[in-house]
Amino acid sequence: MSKVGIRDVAKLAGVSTGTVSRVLNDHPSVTKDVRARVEGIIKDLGYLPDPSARSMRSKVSRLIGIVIPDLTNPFFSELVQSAEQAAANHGYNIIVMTSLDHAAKEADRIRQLTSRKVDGIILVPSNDFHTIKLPKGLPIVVVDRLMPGYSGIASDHRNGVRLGVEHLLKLGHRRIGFISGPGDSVPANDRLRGYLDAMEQADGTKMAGPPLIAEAAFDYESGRSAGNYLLARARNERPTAIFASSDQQAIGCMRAAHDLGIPIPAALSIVGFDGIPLASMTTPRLTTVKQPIQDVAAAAVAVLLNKRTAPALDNPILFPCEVLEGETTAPPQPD
Amino acid sequence: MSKVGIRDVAKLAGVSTGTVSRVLNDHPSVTKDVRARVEGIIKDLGYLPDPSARSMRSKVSRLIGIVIPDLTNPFFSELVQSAEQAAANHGYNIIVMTSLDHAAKEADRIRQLTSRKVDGIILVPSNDFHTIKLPKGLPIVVVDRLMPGYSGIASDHRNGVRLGVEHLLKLGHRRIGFISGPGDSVPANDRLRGYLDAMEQADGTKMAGPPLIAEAAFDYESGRSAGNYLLARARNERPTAIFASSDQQAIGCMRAAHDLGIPIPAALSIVGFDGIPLASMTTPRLTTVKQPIQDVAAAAVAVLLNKRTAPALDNPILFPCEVLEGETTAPPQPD
DNA sequence: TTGTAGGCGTTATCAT
DNA sequence: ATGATAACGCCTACAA
Repeated sequence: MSKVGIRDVAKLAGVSTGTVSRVLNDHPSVTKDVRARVEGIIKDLGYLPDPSARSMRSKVSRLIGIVIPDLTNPFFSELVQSAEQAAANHGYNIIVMTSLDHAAKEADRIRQLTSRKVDGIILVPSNDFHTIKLPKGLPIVVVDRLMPGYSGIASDHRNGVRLGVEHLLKLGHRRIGFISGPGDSVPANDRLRGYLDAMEQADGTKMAGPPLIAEAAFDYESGRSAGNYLLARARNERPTAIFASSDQQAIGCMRAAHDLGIPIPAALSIVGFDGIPLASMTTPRLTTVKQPIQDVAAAAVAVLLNKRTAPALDNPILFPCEVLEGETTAPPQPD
Repeated sequence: MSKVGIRDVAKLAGVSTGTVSRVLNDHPSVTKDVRARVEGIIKDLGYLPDPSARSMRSKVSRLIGIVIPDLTNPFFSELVQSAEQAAANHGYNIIVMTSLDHAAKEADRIRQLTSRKVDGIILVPSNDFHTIKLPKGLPIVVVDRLMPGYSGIASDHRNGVRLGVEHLLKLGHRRIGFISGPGDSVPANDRLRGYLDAMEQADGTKMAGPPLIAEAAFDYESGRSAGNYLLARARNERPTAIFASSDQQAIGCMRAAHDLGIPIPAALSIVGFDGIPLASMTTPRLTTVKQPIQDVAAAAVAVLLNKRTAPALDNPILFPCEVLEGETTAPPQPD
């Protein structure tokens, strides 16, 4: 029951270690019966190839690194979970690392992964990412927060937001507020453009009045104060609906409305973005635009495993979002 | 700029590869200046030791596996994140795996980790865990859902719940309902005992009337129906406060109360358990018992790295919980 | 304290 | 299609 190696298998199967190795690696040139015999012995002996030895020789670690800003964020944790499942299906494992949105830590983590000789990295860049550079020669796929110069995969934020805003427009809303993400965030700007797309196509949007866009971080508290800002006005100037760039913002905004005594959805419709589980746990349930996180994760893994061709540098793979109707949206009340 | 190895360093530093290796591994018997010189060269050359070669020879992978039921659960994602930070501080990295609470998948993942030769495993067993066996010889620390026969680390659920219930008792509540976790879950039973501890110590708890305990899964929907069950009674038989075994249950219960027109905290106090970020995002903010997840994670890592002695098999390390007062608790109304 | 050399378990090259 | 054998890059006795 001590360490059983490839030679033990070879000896018992009456073949050479080379053949066993070929069986292990699905090399085509192995007879069916030899393969069967060897596989039998492998199972009998409970032989497990040593990944270190393997990787030392073959330069393949079957390890994928994933670096995200914050695992506590449900969006990212779902991303990691999906990636883990996808990778495991191909015999790959995932090393997770969190940068805590700290560029220095992020750089350090990427360095660690490089020296670990992972076969590829899935990266969600921290917000002040521009300060670091990525090692060339190691496949990296940037996810969600796309960056020029790297292969990127994400959901189609812009179009997703457009869908959500159009949902509000169809209900009859015209004064639709928008809580934007941080101005230096790529996806935040994509989402903002989606809002503008929808509003420009609609009628009656060029009215006067106070601005309908508030910039905020993606978190709950920021959403709340942005909501306060947008809602603290005379009723006929106040938006009848608000689209928030994240579910957490939307929930913060719900809280703000609640504190101001504005009933949802009677006097205010709210739509969030992300589709995290939390969205269905609010009272009332949040209407939101769901990102296809699983698709994104699976595609990222597929690219790194060469099961799918990498996207061109400035032509990311985008997956469509979908409106998930909850209970926070209704036709507007007359002024 | 091609692959720089230990010999390149050795040559440039004018020493042997053995010495370089010793420098790399902080071996004590290396002169200060030799060490300095070698380290200089290492930095100059940007030399990074090959972890595969290293681990093949030394049998140490500097890798820790962590297997949890579900990364989407905020409790577990915080656990993983904390573990990652703790491990990184010691030059270790984390391989995450999710069992999706599926025993077969869990067994498979543990097998993968074993063959990866990780230096240790942090395991949160899936609920039907008893069906699989753990490999001996590999350090494993069981976290949160303790199991007899393995070193365990967790927060002190029983005492934590007691604190939470005592908080309600101090406010004057006597009819305190309890939403329990699944009956086959170890922590669920610990929590239940904490509730019983507190209630037995209090006065006036042995009244007649319908049962005050409802068993449910830990999730939102289960909490909601358990809440409905406990609250669908005449006002003077209905609990004036409910302690839920998880924050998600508590939030589901809030929803149930809301649907029944029972104001919180005026007519019903609610306390949750876990202290996930979500708890502070509800309206009103949930009062909850916070688990010291970071402490648990750090301790688990420390045990695996031999920075701390492992707990005895049936004497787990427990960390104390803490009541986080929100806005869902108030003195009871008179009947 | 430092150098030398063997071998860790596998894969890849070259024959056969 | 299979076998023999030399690396892969490093650690660790052992020797000096």
